[in-house]
Order: sequence, then structure tokens, then C-alpha cells
Amino acid sequence: MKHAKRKKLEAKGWKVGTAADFLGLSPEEEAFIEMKLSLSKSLREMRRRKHLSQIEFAKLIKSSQSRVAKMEAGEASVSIDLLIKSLLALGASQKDLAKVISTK
Amino acid sequence: MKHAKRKKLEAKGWKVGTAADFLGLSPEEEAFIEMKLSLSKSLREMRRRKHLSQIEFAKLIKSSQSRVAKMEAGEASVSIDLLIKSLLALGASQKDLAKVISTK
DNA sequence: TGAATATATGTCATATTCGACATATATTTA
DNA sequence: TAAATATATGTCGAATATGACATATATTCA
Repeated sequence: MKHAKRKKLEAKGWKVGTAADFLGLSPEEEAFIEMKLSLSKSLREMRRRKHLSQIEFAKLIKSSQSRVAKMEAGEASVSIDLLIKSLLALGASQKDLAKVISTK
Repeated sequence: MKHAKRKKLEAKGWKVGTAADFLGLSPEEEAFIEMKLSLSKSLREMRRRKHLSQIEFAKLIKSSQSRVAKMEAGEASVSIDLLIKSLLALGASQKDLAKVISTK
């Protein structure tokens, strides 16, 4: 695994350093992680574009600052469901989400 | 709420008949549910196109027949994470998923 | 038709994800 | 720089999603 790639996955919880790392991730695993990281990145961008702090945004979606931080960090413990609900709450359309998901 | 719409949501668990029903769902809630139902529908189509029974497919993704049935029924208890992992296992690309998600 | 196969539905114990909290660290601003 | 504000990280009990199982119902096909 290349260093840059490894770095990307060091977003905690992504079994880097485990067997999966040595053997490599399957294309499906890669795609899944990539989608989550894209959603994470997009979430941070949209939140910032709206000049909301993590605390303000957390209130908006009835969550907590720490969870927002984890969402944006792309932590493995965060579900795609939560990421999508969050993006929708920021005004993203299904089309927007589709773009985020399919962007390499 | 129109009858046809209600019918669609009677996929169990979608708080039809609760306050949310009377008050109507927010656009974000609607979009979220719609996305899940699209993924469900797509899952069934792809599985059938591959001539896999629910049992065969369940084995493929290390799940159970009953959960596959619930995925395809669009049950509220099924996560988007699982739907996406399942579609990826069937060979869907990120582009494919994007299409599914943005399709009204 | 009736047996075989496929799918639906309900329940449960376990696993995962959740919001919340404490607190560390980084960034902004006065 | 120091205080204020924002973000990161670790942990926890509660909430939710999970696979598995039993069993009902539907569909296929001989």
C-alpha cells in the first residue's frame, strides 16, 4: 500500500496495519471507504461554506460536536446513513450526493 | 398523504400513522427514504438479473436470507451502509450507485 | 394439483453506531 | 502572546442494526 493511500486511511478504525492492509482491500471495500471519505470531505466543505461551527451544526442535526468531528474525519464508526442525513440537512440534493459519491 | 405514497411507505417501520405522517415528512426525510427505497429496488433488480436466490446472495455477503428480504422490502431497520455494501458486492460501480440515488 | 423452492415476517442476543461528556490540541482574534 | 473559540480524540451507556433462527406465505414447476 502506498504511503499516500495509507495516510488517507489512517482516519482511525480503517484496519490499516491488519491483514487487510497486507493483503490489500478488495475493490468493493475500497469503493465503500472511498465513498465515505468523499461524503466526509463534502460535509466539511458544505458546513464551512455556511459558516457553521461544528457545535452549531451539531445542534442543527441534534448530534454532538464530537460526532461531527468524527464524521468529518471519516472515522470508521460513522455510518453512511448519518453522513447522508447530515448532508441533506445542509441542503444537499440527491443529485449533489450522487455527484459526491461518483467522484473519484 | 396520498394513498400511493402511503402505500410505498408501509414498508414497515416508516412511522406512517404517527405524528410525522400527519404533519408530513420534511423534504430531507423524504429524500432520505426515497434514496433507501431506490437502493432497495435496485438491489432486487441486480440480484435477480444475476439469477441469485436470496439465500445464495445472503451467503455471498455473509448475511441471512431474512435480512436480504428486509433489505429488498426497504425496511426502516436496514442501513444504507448495508444496502451499498450489498450493491457493491453485486458489482455495482460508484457511478451505478450515483445513478440509483439521484433517480427520482 | 402438490411438492419443491423462494420469499416474507417476527423475534432475539450480539454487534455496531449513537449522542454525550471530558479533555486535549489547534486555530483565530484581541 | 494570551484568551477565546474551534476542532480532535477517547470513553461510555443507550439506541439501533445485525445475522440467525423459526415459521408463515408465495411462487415455480413436475
